[in-house]
Amino acid sequence: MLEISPGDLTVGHIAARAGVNETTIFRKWGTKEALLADVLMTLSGERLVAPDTGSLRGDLVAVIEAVAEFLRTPAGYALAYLGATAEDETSRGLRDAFWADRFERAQVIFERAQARGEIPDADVAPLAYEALIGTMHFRILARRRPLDPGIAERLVDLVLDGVSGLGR
Amino acid sequence: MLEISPGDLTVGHIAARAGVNETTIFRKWGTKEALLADVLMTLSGERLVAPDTGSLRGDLVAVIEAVAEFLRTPAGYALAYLGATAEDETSRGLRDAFWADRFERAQVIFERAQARGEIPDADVAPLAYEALIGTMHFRILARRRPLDPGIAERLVDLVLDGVSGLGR
DNA sequence: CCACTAATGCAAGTCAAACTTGCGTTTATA
DNA sequence: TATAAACGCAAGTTTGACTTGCATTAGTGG
Repeated sequence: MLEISPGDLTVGHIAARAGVNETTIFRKWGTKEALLADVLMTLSGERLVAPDTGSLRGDLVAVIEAVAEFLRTPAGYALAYLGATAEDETSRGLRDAFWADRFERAQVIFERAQARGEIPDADVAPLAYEALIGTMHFRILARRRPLDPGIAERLVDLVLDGVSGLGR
Repeated sequence: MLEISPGDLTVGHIAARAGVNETTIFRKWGTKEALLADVLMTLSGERLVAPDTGSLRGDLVAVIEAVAEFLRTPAGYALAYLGATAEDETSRGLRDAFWADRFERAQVIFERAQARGEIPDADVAPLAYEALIGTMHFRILARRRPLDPGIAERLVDLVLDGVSGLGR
């Protein structure tokens, strides 16, 4: 499943693979974590989008599916792993900014849904989005299990309709 | 919030605090991760229980609240952190066994609810439980934010009734 | 009380990986 | 073409996981 293991993320390896000297990396970023944070923030910023499909379910499935796809890649896994382990100031700042941005985008989706009359209140957005994203992060970080193909849809349905709603 | 930082978890510190020599620890557990896994598995095993309150919501709130309380302690945070970072074989085995046990207990809760006629199908148990637990782990691991007091109830309500159900 | 064994303390050392420093060389750019 | 910034290279520092050899202590059966 995971083509990359955290233990492989040494600055030496990264430098070698980049065809560059280790010293250069430290001069440019200062710490290993700052480098990873920088690279991965850029990466994830390019990938994840928030489309307007016309329905809350459609929007959420699109976003969550995109996140799931990203988390299945080595870079995506590394980003999640980094978020959970980076301790330095730079990483902390990037992490906060990153999540602030994500939750803002999620809020927009829910507010559109409220405007359409799909949901009574967009205030659930933070918790709902956190449940969607958090479950997937938990799956790969804490449980170390792969994200199965249907997880995005199943999660969205769960969060939208609830346990009792699913069997109807 | 966090009274313990992962950087403080050196074997030297642990040994000193235990009033024991570092060598002794390595002789007994072999690796740092094996020690932590052992200690924390014991710890968490003692704490988390699955009561029978008579309703699915009651059961879930009790369990999730207990988990939330545990995750708010340094040991609980360390357990979550360890689960996400430990790489050795021993830790992997303990981790798998740990989650298998938790998901089994969750399954029981949902099956009781199905037997009572509260839900049509207990098959949602794994995903529902994962959403509940995963959201909290995500909160403290990836976002590094505290678990607010009402989170257990709010999460359970979300997972039981869904986004649209909450506003009713 | 004695002998034997297993656990512990202690000192020294290995090893890996992050990070630093000094210096010479390349590269870019005005 | 001159000059400053960026890079390569070699050497070294530091820290923390983990090992080893040896002496000492503690527990246990006779």
